Amino acid sequence: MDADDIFKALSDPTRRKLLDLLFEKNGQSLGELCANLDMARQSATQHLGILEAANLVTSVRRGREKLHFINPVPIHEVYERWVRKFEVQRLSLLHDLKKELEGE
Amino acid sequence: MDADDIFKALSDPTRRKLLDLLFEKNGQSLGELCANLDMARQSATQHLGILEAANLVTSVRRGREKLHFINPVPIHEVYERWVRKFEVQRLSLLHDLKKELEGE
DNA sequence: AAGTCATGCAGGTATTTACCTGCATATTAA
DNA sequence: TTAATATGCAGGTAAATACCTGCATGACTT
Repeated sequence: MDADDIFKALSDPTRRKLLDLLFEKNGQSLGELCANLDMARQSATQHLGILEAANLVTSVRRGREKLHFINPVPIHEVYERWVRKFEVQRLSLLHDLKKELEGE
Repeated sequence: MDADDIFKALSDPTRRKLLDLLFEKNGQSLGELCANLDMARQSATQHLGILEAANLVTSVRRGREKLHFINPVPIHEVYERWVRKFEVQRLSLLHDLKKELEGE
């Protein structure tokens, strides 16, 4: 997994909105997604390309349409590497700070 | 929470390394962190500023040093909003794609 | 008080990013 | 086959980003 690509992809509100749109209805076409975005189609294409490069979205061509599907695997990997690790020590880390603020 | 700030902060390898360094040893000073980074101190300062703006790191001044602490709360919020949601439907989404690829 | 050490602030540059317009291609419909 | 529809590709620009250098400030040490 490339954490850089995944986090960069998630760091834009338009791309997170695209994921939310696909979450509501998976398999939407480019045009369908564009209708909800308030920007030129080409811009949306670019955003979807970034999501695909990060492997967060997979697309399939059907006739003249391109259908888009969420791939939840990279998000799971991000969770394993970046979230769970911090979750475990959540309380003890806060405890470190508290101690420091209290003057050792 | 500002998802934009949090994801942008996490989207840079230097900043993720800073979090890893703080995870290993919480409460390090700027100079201490710099020693592990291979870039000018000013650049590291900037990265730490971004982590602080995203509330992923909190700093405390002690004498002439600035000590840095991980704040795990925003990561937890990201998990709640962006990861858990996708985790739940992980299998069913894969199922959608499989069906589509098989031609409905 | 003078010197050293840790950090802050101002600004400058090259690259990346997020938009756009315009034109080309490929598929379905009439 | 002609028209309409859905998407792809080639650029172009303004803003954001990730670095840097140089100088200033503030805190311990002697």
